[in-house]
Amino acid sequence: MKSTALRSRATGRITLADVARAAGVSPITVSRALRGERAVDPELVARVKTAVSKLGYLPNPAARALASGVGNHVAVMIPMLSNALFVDLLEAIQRTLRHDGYQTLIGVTHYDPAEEEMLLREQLLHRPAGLLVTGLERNDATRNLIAQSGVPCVHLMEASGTADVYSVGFSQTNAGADLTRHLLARGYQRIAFAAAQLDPRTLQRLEGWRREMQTAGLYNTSLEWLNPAPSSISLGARMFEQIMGQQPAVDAIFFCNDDLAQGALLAALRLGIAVPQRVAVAGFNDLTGSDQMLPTLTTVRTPRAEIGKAAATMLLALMHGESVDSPCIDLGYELLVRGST
Amino acid sequence: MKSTALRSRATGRITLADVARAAGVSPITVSRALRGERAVDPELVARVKTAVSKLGYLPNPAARALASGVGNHVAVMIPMLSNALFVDLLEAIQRTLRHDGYQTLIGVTHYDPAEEEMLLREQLLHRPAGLLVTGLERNDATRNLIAQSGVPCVHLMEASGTADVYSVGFSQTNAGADLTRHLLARGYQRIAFAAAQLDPRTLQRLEGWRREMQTAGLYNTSLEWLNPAPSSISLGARMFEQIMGQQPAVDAIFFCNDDLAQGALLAALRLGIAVPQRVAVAGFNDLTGSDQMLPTLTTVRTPRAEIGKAAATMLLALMHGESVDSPCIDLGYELLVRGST
DNA sequence: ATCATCTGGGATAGCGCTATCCTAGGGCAA
DNA sequence: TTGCCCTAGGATAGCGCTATCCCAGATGAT
Repeated sequence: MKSTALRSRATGRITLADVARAAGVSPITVSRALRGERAVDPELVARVKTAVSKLGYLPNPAARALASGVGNHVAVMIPMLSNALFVDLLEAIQRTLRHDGYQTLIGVTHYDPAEEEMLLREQLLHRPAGLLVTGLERNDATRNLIAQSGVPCVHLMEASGTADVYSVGFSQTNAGADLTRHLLARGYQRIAFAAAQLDPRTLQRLEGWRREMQTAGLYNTSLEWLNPAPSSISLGARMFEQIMGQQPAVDAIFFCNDDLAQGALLAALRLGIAVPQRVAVAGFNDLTGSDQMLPTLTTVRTPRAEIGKAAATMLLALMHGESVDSPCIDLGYELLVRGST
Repeated sequence: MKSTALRSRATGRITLADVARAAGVSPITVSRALRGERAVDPELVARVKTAVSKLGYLPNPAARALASGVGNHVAVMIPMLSNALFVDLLEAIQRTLRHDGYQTLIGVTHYDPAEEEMLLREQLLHRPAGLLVTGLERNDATRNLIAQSGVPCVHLMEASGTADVYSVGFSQTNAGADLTRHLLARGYQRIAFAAAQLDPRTLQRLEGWRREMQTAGLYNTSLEWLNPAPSSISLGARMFEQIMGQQPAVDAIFFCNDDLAQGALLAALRLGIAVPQRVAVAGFNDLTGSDQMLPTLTTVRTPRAEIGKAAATMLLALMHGESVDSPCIDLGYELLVRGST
């Protein structure tokens, strides 16, 4: 009985062959019955399923990946986990994909195109079934890598007009413009734009701000405060002090992200600067805590959970070889006018 | 030339066999040379390495996993991504493991033992090379799953006394006690303990608070404010209002996490309650923004990045079959006394 | 009745790697 | 010299699954 052990490398777990034997069919029929990839007699399917649950069979992902040439996981590239925005996005993605049996592999690029390329190169080795990447902008090498891999790919957080790229997001530029228009409508004239990180989406919001400021004839380079450092509450506080110190005439500040704006609000409290009377403050993304600030923070609610879900759903369709109605889904955003403006 | 195509399922990528041919050795020798798992003539190793870089060979992880029975990834179980604590932990883990060529697979348990069990069951199917789990407490099924899998496992965030379990963390109980002692030393007497989430580590901090309050003869059940809802800034604000409304005699509040404490501080500002004069507020974990609050928040800095790095390093040793000096590493914590107490 | 077409099950042959066994040659004690 | 380790390369045989080819039987058109 034990004589088989020597040369055997079997793991001891139930395999597809065991199921086939129990169901009285060939292994390939079990495979087909379980994946539904070809018509199989319903009666055989039932027999296979019974055997599966009786034996407690669980497929071996590595064997499946090797034989089929594609894994059962999706690689997701996001810039940063410390921005709550991406955590919400990720949660929604993971929930949606898990529902269909896919694992999620997270790559954090730190807003660095070179790191994104390296991570993607690694991920592609594992032959992911799908790809989810943040934003539309990336270096040529990365773009080629994606195209040549043939792996279905959906882009997050921006809505591309072009039909050759799948994307789910919204127009960052329009969102930036809308918020700026709100400030203008409130009567603010010297509206500064304060940004950190300077990633593509931040720059698009900047673009929206510029557009409206120019239209209003109020545009001025000196109103742009661009800091390449990572976004954070303390940086927001510092930038606020800097702006108020160097440009006292500013009557409103549009921060490109809520953490900066929260820091600014706290700095204003500390310095005794009245918001919005002396200077208005607006943020972006409606991060946790913004509705608790003093005053509450005017911001733009971005539908990241919805984006994550829709993108994952679109990707699932692509991975299943189905076609999608529209390659580009614009989920919009919502201006949240609160106390700080 | 093309006649081989029909029956071939080859992916077209460079395989180990190609390298072997180029180097003039057998495939198994290439395998051994690259993994260093058995002595190979240095000259052959050099020839293999040359061939590898000339051909641009990259191993196929699925094939390796199938043949060896173990993947090249590590599964990490954390309760929540929305708590910045775990994001920091994760970043450190991921950085450390990537350096050694391991992928990180993240499972989010939402503080739910049943979900942890299900996730782990899924992960174990993929035969991870290692396991990183948060905390020491879990249900029996999960514990058995880990033990029977034989996969090396390190526990995060708590320091176990026992030697049969690998862990990297600190004593949550002592940290809770230390912070309480600080409040007592400042002269506060009616110190409330306010907690959300009620996970094991929160309860350990509660234990520390209880211990010190009892020692001081000031313990009172009515000072415990335990809310099972997820921790958040707005919940902190709500709990603060509740405590101040129902127990005006309280002169200090120890919140089990900084987000709650931050919410409390904001609520105090809104209500015009002077901190720390009327009531002191302390938090835990030193999350981002705590040093920017008004007043700045007294809290406990927990070394999560260090924990992540140390745990990953320990796990790497275990995966390589090396023994570790001490199965339990206590990285301590630091009391940060700031303006709110 | 004849042939083309479709259906659904199965045999076969890998996917790309590594565990296991084997063996030739060298060192070394007796 | 004989025998007994060791060392290090290679042949062999899978790991557990699926792509590909094949084929018998059913169906439909002519």
